[in-house]
Amino acid sequence: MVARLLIVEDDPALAELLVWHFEAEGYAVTQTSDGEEALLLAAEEAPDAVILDWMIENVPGIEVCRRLRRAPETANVPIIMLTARGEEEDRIRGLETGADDYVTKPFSPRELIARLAAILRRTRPALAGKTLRIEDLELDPVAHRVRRAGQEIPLGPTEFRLLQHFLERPGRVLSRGQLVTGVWGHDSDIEERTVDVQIKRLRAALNITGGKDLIRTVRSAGYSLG
Amino acid sequence: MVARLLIVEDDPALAELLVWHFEAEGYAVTQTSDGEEALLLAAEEAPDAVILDWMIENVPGIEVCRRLRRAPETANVPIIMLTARGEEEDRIRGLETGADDYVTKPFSPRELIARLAAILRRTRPALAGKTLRIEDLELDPVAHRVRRAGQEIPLGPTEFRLLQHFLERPGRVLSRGQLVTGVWGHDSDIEERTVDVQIKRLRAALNITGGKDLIRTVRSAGYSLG
DNA sequence: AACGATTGTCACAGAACTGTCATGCAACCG
DNA sequence: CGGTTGCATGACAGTTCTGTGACAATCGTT
Repeated sequence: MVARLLIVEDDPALAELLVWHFEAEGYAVTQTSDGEEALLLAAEEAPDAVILDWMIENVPGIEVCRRLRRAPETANVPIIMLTARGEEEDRIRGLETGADDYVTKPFSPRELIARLAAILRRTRPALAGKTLRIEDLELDPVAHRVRRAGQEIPLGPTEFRLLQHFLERPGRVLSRGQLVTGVWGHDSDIEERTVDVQIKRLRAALNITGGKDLIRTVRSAGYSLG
Repeated sequence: MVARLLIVEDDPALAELLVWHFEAEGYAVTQTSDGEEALLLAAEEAPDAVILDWMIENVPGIEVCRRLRRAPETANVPIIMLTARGEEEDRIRGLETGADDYVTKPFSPRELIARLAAILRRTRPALAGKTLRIEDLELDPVAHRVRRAGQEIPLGPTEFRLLQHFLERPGRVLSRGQLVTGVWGHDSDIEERTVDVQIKRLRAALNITGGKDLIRTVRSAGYSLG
């Protein structure tokens, strides 16, 4: 699941710079320089966040912000406003109009990215990079949910911990001993063969949708995911 | 509904200024100049937000931020960091450590207030009197009413607080311990099993209309809404 | 003080989960 | 190819965890 971003920026050079940076961060970016078009795009595409310059064509940024907040389908989208004007009154007005953050030019793209990430952590925890993925499998540690190809997969507590352990170490072969200490705990007196059984159960659960086996058995060494 | 604020600020003059301004805005303010004490206060009082100076006694602000994020009791509290250092690297580091905003001195108190309000709009919509919704369920924090599919549902005080707590954290799995501190208060000596019983009562109340169960049990972890 | 509503705790039943074992198959080795 | 080692699987009994009804204590009102 990729976060979609709408950038509303008038200045071609800055727009290009922003698009480049955010795409490099893995965002799916749409860009426009026009306020009216921004409203249409926001309603159609339902982006996960909007970067909005104060000075743009047709409609002032603050008015776009206000209208986004008023329309039910966009009322909750996070908005970061950009401006060349450093006036305190403007910043406060922007924030009070419903912007989530207000960044003054010149700014560092990395800081803007960090600020967006901070906001997405709140509004879309699943998009903030906490979700663990491999191929069509995703695990959300906050919601305690696992999906394969979009379909929810119910897992028991041990299966869940085991899968999370693997997803945090993708591609790496883990011995049964490592898995016992990592998943069951240092002080557990579990038979190493028990790992086999949990692996089997996890495999069965992950394959109810019919996909290929994601867990690789490495003979006389252990198991790995992917 | 009054928002509680923890201000962690070393400089007496600035601390006094901030306390004055935020109390004038209607916040219930606690203030300390010490990092260790800040962590204790945050755990005990469960404030709705923390204003955290980078340079404070005993523990650097960034370390306080990190520890707040790590402890389950305070992992979710919004944090605004303050600093005299305008370095881009610091700002990015602060935001990536888990701060929600990062304000450089000198700043205007009004802007800080506006930034805090912007964050609280996201994290505690109920404080602003905004109706909380999920699917066909809505909770009006002002009128203290809950409806499901338009029909009013009578709830006891504890059930109401529990539901509001869930609605402010949709989808998130909350452990019984987190629920006890969040709903009953840090100083309550409630059995964790009691949570089960209130969950059952809340479920029964929400399902009188016959809809599906909105509360999900996550075995060995806790409960979540949606 | 009396009353009903609300709440915390407990005991118990049922459900879900887990570790272990026996067995059979597959991979490896000379 | 026969022997050996390692892994997968199904069964199962024990354990852990959750849902529920009952009940007494507490709270808030009248």
